[in-house]
Amino acid sequence: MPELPEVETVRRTIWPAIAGRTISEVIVEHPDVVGGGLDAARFAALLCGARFAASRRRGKYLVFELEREVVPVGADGNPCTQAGEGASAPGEPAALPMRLELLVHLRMTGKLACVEPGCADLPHTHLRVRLDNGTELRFADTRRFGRWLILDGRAEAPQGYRELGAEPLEEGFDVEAMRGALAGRYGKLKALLLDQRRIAGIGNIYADEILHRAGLHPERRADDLDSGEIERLWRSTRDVLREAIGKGGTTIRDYVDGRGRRGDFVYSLRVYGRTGELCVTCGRAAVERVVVAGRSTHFCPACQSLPEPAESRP
DNA sequence: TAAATCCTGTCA
DNA sequence: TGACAGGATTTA
Repeated sequence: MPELPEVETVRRTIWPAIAGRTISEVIVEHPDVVGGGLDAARFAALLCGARFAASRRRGKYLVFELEREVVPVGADGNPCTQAGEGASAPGEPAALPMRLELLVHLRMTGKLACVEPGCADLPHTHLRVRLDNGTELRFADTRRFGRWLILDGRAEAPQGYRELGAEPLEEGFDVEAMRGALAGRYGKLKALLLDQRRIAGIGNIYADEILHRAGLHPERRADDLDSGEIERLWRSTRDVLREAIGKGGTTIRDYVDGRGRRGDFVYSLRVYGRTGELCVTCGRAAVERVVVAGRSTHFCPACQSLPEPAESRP
């Protein structure tokens, strides 16, 4: 569900309620959501007493920077860090300022909400973070694909996070960066846009919308674009993502932001979910749905024509 | 490069 | 009842 614009919207709507707050209690209802090989008890112990110092977004990950005064000691007397990974040497002072990063990935159906303590739970609430003012940050996730991970400077970040590609809305992401992302790729454009190692944050909805706005067929070969096409793809990528953030993301079914609001970019979608409808851009053809890279893919055969293979050209 | 996998819910 | 859903990883 949540792609870059939704994750950014969640971050912006959650952060004012948690910025500077200290975590007083962490309740893990379903241990599946804790990733990185950390058990629920250590996960909770690491977070308790930590303060939300900063937030940012990387691809579809929410990143919270936390500060805490001391290394917590678990019931077994050991510092609560990644199991077996470089725990404090004997005699090493355990009370040092400590910086942590909390990564949250919402995957398909994850939701974050900041609520007052008595507020009714959303269904499938798996994690609760109580803050020093009583507010609760809650995580609900129907399909339970979402994950919370802690990076404490010793544990290595998960591969998917380490290998994230360019941030498409950063200033440095210029036409040349888009050209670089495409270079040497024999696969299809749709697959490339979904590849988080090339460009981070684009998912199935925005991939389709970006390609439609650029007038490029999802099955075009990625290394086969001319300069004008690369520029169109670059511009569409930035425009679509920025507009979607401006409208609070896209709600097809489940997605809501940190305040429970739905995303209005759903009304701006031109091809996603419009199979069989006349293309709103050209009015000349009906939107088609095919499967590309294993994902349902929507496009207008008139706006996004596929060049004929060379051997069949006259 | 594709398929299977992790889950649950919804819709035809 | 089966197909499908906005994601990512692992396996073939």
